[in-house]
This record gives sequence, C-alpha cells and structure tokens, in this order.
Amino acid sequence: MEPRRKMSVTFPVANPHVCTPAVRLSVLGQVPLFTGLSADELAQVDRRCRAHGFAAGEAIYHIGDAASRLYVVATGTVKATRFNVDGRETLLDVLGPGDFLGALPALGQVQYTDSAWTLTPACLLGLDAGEFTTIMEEFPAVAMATLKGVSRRLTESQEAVHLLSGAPLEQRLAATLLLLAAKVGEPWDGATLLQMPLSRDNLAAMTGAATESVSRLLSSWRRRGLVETGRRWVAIRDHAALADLRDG
Amino acid sequence: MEPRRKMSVTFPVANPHVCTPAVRLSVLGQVPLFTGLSADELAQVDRRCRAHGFAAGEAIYHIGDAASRLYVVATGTVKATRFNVDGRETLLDVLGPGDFLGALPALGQVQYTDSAWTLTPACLLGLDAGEFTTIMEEFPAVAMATLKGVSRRLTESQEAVHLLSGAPLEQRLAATLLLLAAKVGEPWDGATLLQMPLSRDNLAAMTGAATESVSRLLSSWRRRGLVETGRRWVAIRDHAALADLRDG
DNA sequence: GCGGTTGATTGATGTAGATCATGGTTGGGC
DNA sequence: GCCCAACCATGATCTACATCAATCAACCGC
Repeated sequence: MEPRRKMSVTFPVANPHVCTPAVRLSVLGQVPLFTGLSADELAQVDRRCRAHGFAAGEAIYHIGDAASRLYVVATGTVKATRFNVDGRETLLDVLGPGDFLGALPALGQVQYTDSAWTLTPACLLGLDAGEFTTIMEEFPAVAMATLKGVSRRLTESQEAVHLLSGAPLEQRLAATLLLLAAKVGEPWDGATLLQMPLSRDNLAAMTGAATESVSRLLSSWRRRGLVETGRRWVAIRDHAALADLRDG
Repeated sequence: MEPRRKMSVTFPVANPHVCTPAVRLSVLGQVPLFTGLSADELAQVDRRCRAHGFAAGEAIYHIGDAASRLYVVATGTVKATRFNVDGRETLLDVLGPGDFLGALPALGQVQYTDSAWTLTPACLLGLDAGEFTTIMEEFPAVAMATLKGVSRRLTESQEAVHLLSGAPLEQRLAATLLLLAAKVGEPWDGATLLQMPLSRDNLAAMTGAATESVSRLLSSWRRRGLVETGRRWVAIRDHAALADLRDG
C-alpha cells in the first residue's frame, strides 16, 4: 500500500469571548433567519440574545430537557444527535455558522427532541423561547425564514430516510460526503476539504453503519483516488465519481 | 397453525362530489392549519381553494414536478413516497383528514420533493402556492400553525432516521405500528384497528424492509397474540408488548 | 358461484455488513 | 521528546435480513 499523505488539519479556535457586540451584529446580519431585517431591527434582536461560549466536545443541551432556547451558531460546528438505550448514536445533522438549532415550546415542542454537542470550540447566540416567539410575531419575515429553514431540513431528513431504507452503504456514504461538501467544503490543494473534524465514527453515526465499514470503504476510495483522508478529516478528490456511486 | 380470523375491512368511499361547500367549510374548521380563524376568515380561505376528487391508488403529484400547490386532506388517506432509480419505494408518511401535503415555492421548494398517492378514494382541497402565501401573510396564526406542523414532521422524520440507523426490524416495525395506531387507530373488538388499507408491502416500504420479512414478523406476532392481521389490514391486540419490543 | 389477479405465507439459500480481534498511527499533554 | 489515549486499518467470523421460489388465500368482476 502506498503511504498515506499525512497532514494535520487545525480548525479555528473560537474564543468564547470573541462574541463581542460588533461580531454579534455582523453574525446576525448574515444569518438566514434574520435576512431582510434592517440594522435597527437586528439591533433589537441582538439585545434579546445572549452569547454562550463552548469548548470542543461540550454538550449544549440534552434530549428530553425542557425546551427553553433556540440557538444560532455564530462560530464553530455543532452536531445534533439522538441516542438509544444501549448507547448507539445517530448523528442527525451538522450545523455551522448561521444555522439554528434547539426547540420552541410555542411550536408544541415541550422538550428537546435531540441532543446537541460542539465538534469544535464554538460560540452560540441563545434566544429564550418566548423572545423568539415575540420576534416572529413582530417580524413576519423571520417566521417565514424559520419555516423555510425547517422545511429544508425536513426534505433533507426525508432524503436520509429514503437512503437508509435499503440503499447500500456505498450510496449512503457517498451521499453524506457530497452533502457535507456542499455545506462545509472548501477548496484545498485541488480537492474539496470538509472543513470540520470528521472521524470515521461520526460518518458511521451519520450513515447508520459500523465504524469499521466506513473505514474500509474510505480506504478503498482512497486507493482509487476518489478521496483523501486522515485522522479526523476527509477531502473529496473526485466529485463526479462519488456522485455516480451515490446515484447507484 | 390455528386458522386466521377472516374478515373484510371496508373503508369509507369518498365520493369526489361529496365536497360540497358545507362539507368544505366544516373540514376547514377542523384543520389544525386553520385553527383560530373565525367563520368569516375560514370562508375567505374556502373561496381560495378548490376540491379535487381522487379514486383509490391515484397519483396526486409526482416528485420533481413544479411545486404549485398545497393540499389539505378532507377525506380519505394519502401516502407520500420517494422512489429510487430501480423502483424501490420508500413510504415517508401517511396523511389523513386534516393533514396537509405538497410544497411551496415561497419556502424555496421549487419542485415537489416526494410523490403523493391516494390509498383510498379521497377528497383534497388544493390551494395554489401564491394563495397560501397570501393567507399566511394575512393571518400570522396560519403561518405559526404551518411551522408547528412542519416541525412536528421533522421530529418524526428524525425519529425514523434514528430507527433506520441500526435498530433491528422488530423495533422499527413495532414503532411504525404504534405510530399508525396513534394516528389512525380506532377501537374494534377489544383491539385497535388501523383504519386504513395497509399491505405488507406498505409496511415494508415504511420500515425499510422486504415484504417477506414484514410478513414473517407479523405472523410471529399473530401467533403470540400481539396483533391480528388480514389482507391489507392490521389490528393491535397488545400495545404494551409492542411498546416493549419498540424500546428494545 | 367461478376464475383470475393480487396479496400473503413459508421455506431455502445467499450476502452485505456487523462484530470481534489485533496491531499500527497520530497528536496532544507534560 | 516521550507517553498515552484516541483514532484508524484490516482480517476473520457471524448473522439478520434480502432474495429466490413455490403455494395458498382472499377479493373482484362477471
């Protein structure tokens, strides 16, 4: 076997204290949830939310907790997961800057329906449930943007259901990598590096597979030149080939 | 093997022409989407929608079609599905009276992301995308109710993802039956009859399994007295036992 | 009532991928 | 610079479930 390329990927460390008022406003201005609000209105929103700093691998909230907050990711990446009784973890979603997560009692969600953990150090803006409801009532555009965001996620989730219902692992993993590439991919040395810490375990939890199966498949793809991999990172070399695998 | 109880279940036949103005208004008044609207406002909504009658097994719309309408089920049951290239079908959701389906360009959905077929004869109220957007803008309560409905479905879909990611078929099928019981179950001879035509095929498409596997499992449960089954129907005799199976 | 079609059952066999086991590699902490 | 814990690779084995195959039962239209 030819020697694997070795490299280390480091991710920007978000100092919790980096969420200065100026940064907060700039972040809020780029959040899909709040597009269309004037600077003045954004300031109103900003006044109502509070920045929370997290280290890598910290819990943000747990499934079953009373749903009290909606969070917006300012910096860093976050995973939304579900566990079952014997510890099996399913990774439902990966959230990056601008994405929202959490739950809202006003939408009938009494408890969080998933758990959220940081993958990197992260800074989140938290809005109390009541506050967000008020904002939606005050600014219908925010309600629409929320609806849009939730709808898009429902579609994505249904696509995942479809893939998990019988598609071979090869298709599921290819689909997952391409989806992540679209979400957090960035050019790097002629390939697309997934700019987030991504272990074989994480990919297994996303595709409903065993860690070893993911490892084997990635090895095979690496030998064929489709991807490049390392400790907790993956880069895509051949999009077209992966797309072919995804579509059967 | 002891002889199976035989019975035939017939489902109410919705005559397309049954959607008289009076029926339409009464249906609209009970739709979660439009709760909180006054009779007068409901009449406004009613004026904007059009009734469509369908026979059993008819297509309502196809995945990939330009997303032009939102439908509300007045009578009958409908399935939302996805297909892959080689004909494998995944049943994403089952919709009954009061549920909505379709897609909205205003939410960024240019095309339908699933296909919809009637399971029984059905009557649907269709709203043009633009109309519904107008209604949401005019009545913020409708926008909230929509958001609530989509959020609930997202949670359900994520639960499905979690189950499909590694839970054995036994758990998936038990979970599906209990979910359906909560949705369309009704008391019948001491058990809970799922009041909709439900083939082994349908259950397989819902749980990501082969028809034969579903058949085998139901047979085993029937022998143990947990369920009662027949041609295109299932009734639950022992909720608690199924709940145990679902939770591992 | 009768025949054909669709749906359901049950058995035999095959396989994708889980699980178990082991050793190699990497990088962070001191 | 060394150590250790986390991460990764790869082989051997096992199993849940798909697939293939053959009846059998129920309903529909005539």
